Amino acid sequence: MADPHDVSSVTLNRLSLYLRALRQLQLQGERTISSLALAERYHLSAPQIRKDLARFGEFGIRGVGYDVGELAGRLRGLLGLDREHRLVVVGIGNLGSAFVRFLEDEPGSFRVVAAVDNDRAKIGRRVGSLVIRPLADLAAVVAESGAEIGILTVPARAADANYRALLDAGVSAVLNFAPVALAHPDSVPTKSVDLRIYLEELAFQLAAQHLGAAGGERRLPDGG
Amino acid sequence: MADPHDVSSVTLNRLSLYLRALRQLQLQGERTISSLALAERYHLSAPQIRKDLARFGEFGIRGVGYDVGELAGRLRGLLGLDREHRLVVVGIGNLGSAFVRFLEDEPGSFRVVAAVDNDRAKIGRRVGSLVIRPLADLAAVVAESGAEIGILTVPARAADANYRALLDAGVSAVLNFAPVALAHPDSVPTKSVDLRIYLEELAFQLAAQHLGAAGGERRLPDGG
DNA sequence: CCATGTGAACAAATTCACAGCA
DNA sequence: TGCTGTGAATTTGTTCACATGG
Repeated sequence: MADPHDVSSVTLNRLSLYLRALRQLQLQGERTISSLALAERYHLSAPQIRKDLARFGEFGIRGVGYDVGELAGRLRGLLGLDREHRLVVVGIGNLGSAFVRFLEDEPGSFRVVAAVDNDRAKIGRRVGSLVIRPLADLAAVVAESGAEIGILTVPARAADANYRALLDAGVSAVLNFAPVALAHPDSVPTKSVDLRIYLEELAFQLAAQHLGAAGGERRLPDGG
Repeated sequence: MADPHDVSSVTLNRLSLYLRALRQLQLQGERTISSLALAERYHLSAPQIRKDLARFGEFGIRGVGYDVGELAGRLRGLLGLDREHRLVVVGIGNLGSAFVRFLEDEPGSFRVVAAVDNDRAKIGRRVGSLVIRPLADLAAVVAESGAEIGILTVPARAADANYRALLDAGVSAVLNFAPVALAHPDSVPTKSVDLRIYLEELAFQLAAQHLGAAGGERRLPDGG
């Protein structure tokens, strides 16, 4: 076991995958599972599961496997999912409103507590159970609601300014869906996701496939 | 330069990032850019840009840099974005309808040509400019519309069956947003994206930060 | 026995440093 | 001179094989 700091993004994403799998196993009433069985059911790698888990402690029972409930609990704790995280969504367009409703349907450890937009037509309307507030009030909204994580779902041209507004308002982390490269301070974890890129990845693979692909293999695991 | 097959997912994603950056530079009227300038403006690594690009040909001019327009064109070609890709969206819930409208607003090389759902209440209604068709008609819908890529935005419990339905209907690639691990044939590129995982990554970093983080550093680049 | 946990071998990706060309 | 393109060095990540312990 190593110290739990500096975990790479890929490892972290695998831990989320393991947790997702374990929750399904729990629903199915499974009590224990071996790394091999877990790997087979969810198309993962057994040695990698063991390596990943062993990094954070000895969670398994030799000769048996892992206790499903206990391991799920450990992973929840590790990932910081054992408490509620409050989110503020900035930009209530297509993606922003989808995100609000999505998380209201299945909150898990994440709860959207505020929604803001700078469009006069939207302010005061509802998205899910929330009333949309003016972007100009962001700092007050964050302070009142106790929002900790900002979700940035605004057009590219507005992203930089709104990102800074989120930082100024005092959020501790940001998930950005705008297609821009944000310069972020070390103190505020910021993850950028560009949905278009996933489509482009598939487009490349279709192109490579079409171009014969004689000899060279395209090996791109589906990523979870 | 190596053959253009078997490119890793991360490399591919960086190419998309470069293309996105180049398009912005084009709009700003820039004619050429060096790897160093590109890296500085978009928080990337200059040697990595050169490595990535050199893998596919000699696109640059020594002593000068890269021609913005030409390089953008090359990358578009490489990624298979020089032709239109037709999409069918399966599951018109929050995320599905957001996706349809998002791509109608900014189509790029991707055009949504069909939307299906199995909810009687939704069938016949519109999402963007499309009329929602019954899931049962998927094969016919794909055949009529010429859809090439399936977008899976259904609840987890329906994902496996609907994924198979997409394969049976003859799509060539699938982008899956349902939180399940799909078993996919080598012949059909399939990319799974779980938005919740990004939130969990941030939750972990907040937890690690809170736990002192004395000594160990959390280094997780924001990923684009 | 059986499956975990792990050091050692291997593979992949990134960074470096500089040769080579405009 | 300045920046690309690239082999070599380094770092990071994955797989293997087996010693360890329930």
